[in-house]
Amino acid sequence: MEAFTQAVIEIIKRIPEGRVCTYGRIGRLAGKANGGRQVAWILHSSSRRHNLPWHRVINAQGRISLPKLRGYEEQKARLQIEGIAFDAADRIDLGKYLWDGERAYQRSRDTNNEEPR
DNA sequence: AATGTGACGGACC
DNA sequence: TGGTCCGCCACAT
Repeated sequence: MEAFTQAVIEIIKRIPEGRVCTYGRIGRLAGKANGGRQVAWILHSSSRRHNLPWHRVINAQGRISLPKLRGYEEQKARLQIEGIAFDAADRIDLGKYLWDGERAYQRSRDTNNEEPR
């Protein structure tokens, strides 16, 4: 397996319950500036086998990218169960739920505060 | 080698 | 808010 793919998997595993991350951000954290499409492809082709919280990955517009009747409903349900809210247009407030891997790391280094909500 | 295709993203209008 | 366009990237034909 490629290093990038491995990194992507590890990062997705670290997304906390009740939070989400975007394809593009995951790609950057894994070391590729424009790896969004590749991140999506990795999930599309083999994610379920890695036991990943795949439902916590959404697009930069704060929306679920999965087509309706092809996973959309399931992903939305899983997120709602974790307490994530959708607005009238089925969008998620990234300012509130986005998990920033880097900031989370820094904060846990100096203080022992919990993740913001 | 050339072209098509996505669970993408950002810029623009 | 929404729609289009174009750049990106790896994989499939």
